[in-house]
Amino acid sequence: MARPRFDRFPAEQQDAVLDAARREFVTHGFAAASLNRIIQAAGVSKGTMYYYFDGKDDLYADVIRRQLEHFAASAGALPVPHASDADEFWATLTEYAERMLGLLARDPDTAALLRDSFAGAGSPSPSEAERQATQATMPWLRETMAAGQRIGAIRDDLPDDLLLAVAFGMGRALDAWLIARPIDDAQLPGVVAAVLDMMRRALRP
Amino acid sequence: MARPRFDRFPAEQQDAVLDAARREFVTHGFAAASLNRIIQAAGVSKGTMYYYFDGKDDLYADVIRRQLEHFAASAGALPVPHASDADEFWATLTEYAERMLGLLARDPDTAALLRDSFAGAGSPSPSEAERQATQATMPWLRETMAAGQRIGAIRDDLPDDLLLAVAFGMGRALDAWLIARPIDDAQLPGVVAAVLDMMRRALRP
DNA sequence: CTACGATTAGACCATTGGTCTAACCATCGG
DNA sequence: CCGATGGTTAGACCAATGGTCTAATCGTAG
Repeated sequence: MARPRFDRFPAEQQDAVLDAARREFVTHGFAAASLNRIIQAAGVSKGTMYYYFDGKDDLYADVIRRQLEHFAASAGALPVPHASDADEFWATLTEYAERMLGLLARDPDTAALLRDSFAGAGSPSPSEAERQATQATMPWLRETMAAGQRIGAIRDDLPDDLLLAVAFGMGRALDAWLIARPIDDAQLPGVVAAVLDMMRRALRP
Repeated sequence: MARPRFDRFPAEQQDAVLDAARREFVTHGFAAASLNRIIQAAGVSKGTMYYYFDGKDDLYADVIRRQLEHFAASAGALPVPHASDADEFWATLTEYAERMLGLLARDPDTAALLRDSFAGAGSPSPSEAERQATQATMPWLRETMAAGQRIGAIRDDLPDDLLLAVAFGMGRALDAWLIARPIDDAQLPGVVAAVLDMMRRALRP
């Protein structure tokens, strides 16, 4: 994450750096992004860049963090469902998924960044950016699953981690499928509902 | 893939290059692997390397291809299940999955390579290596799914691609979970069976 | 006014994947 | 046996990369 002193960097230049970085990471992904190009586009010297950030990874992690915050804000509150039966529980989750995927479809920058940062998921040593993204989601997921188990919507005969991983894998599959085959708004709910129903079947007690 | 003339390269040096490349890709992954280190370790000049391979990507794709062949050979024949009922169908698939995961656990080099080459799956422009790996598996998966549908073990009310993606996502989740939490041979079948059962529930008509 | 700490610019570094040229060497035609 | 041809090789070279370092600049406190 950016050094604390970055806060004292003139706001205008903060934006210049962060905007340039976001554009570069969005269009090239982390691996192919060029720090030199970012520096040039931001109109900032290399010394300055390294004075405020630890390096490319650090800058990337910061961009991801900000983008996650931005996305979370635009998504609004997604309270852990406190449903009383499985139907209601899964209906809520399906609605959530539809909303998120709709937002991602309408916010390609965020989508590209998040997908890029999740691409290396499962690597032996997750990047700071990936850690950010995971840590922002995991507690919510855990609580939601616990809630589902409490009302008997989700099985509890298997390790939580395994259930979570499987559900997560299905979610990623849905996302990947939607990217590969852009679909119009009318069809989206159907596909989302179908996959969420598969999730429900897989996780049912 | 390696240039055809690579066949005429002295076998000893072929091995030197391929071994060095495999070691490098296994220990660092594609992105962090250094072609210069490979060249040095193989005792071959840069000119020679580029005379036989198109570049880093090409060498990587070739290593992956060879590793896939090696793995396929060690796995033995995995015929598309021609079961008569769903129980038999899924029992066969479960047995396959157990076998493959057991092999991967016992062959860390192959496992590391395949995981690395699949890491960027879903990228806009899949690497040649990923294309290799996908192309080697997809026909089998499609046929297996078709067979499952024929005997009523798998639903056919959704696009094949979507079902395949979801199943694949669950498979990857299983694999990732097993990496993160190394498990002894006694427990493996239980976990595999559990996930395959979840797959079955999700894909049941 | 001085001195000090924060800030900045950009030269510089090793390393990267990739290109290119000059030499080498075996084979073949004469 | 000579010379030319074409496959092969070594490694200098290139632009670009992420990262380091030093010297200068700036603002402010004493």
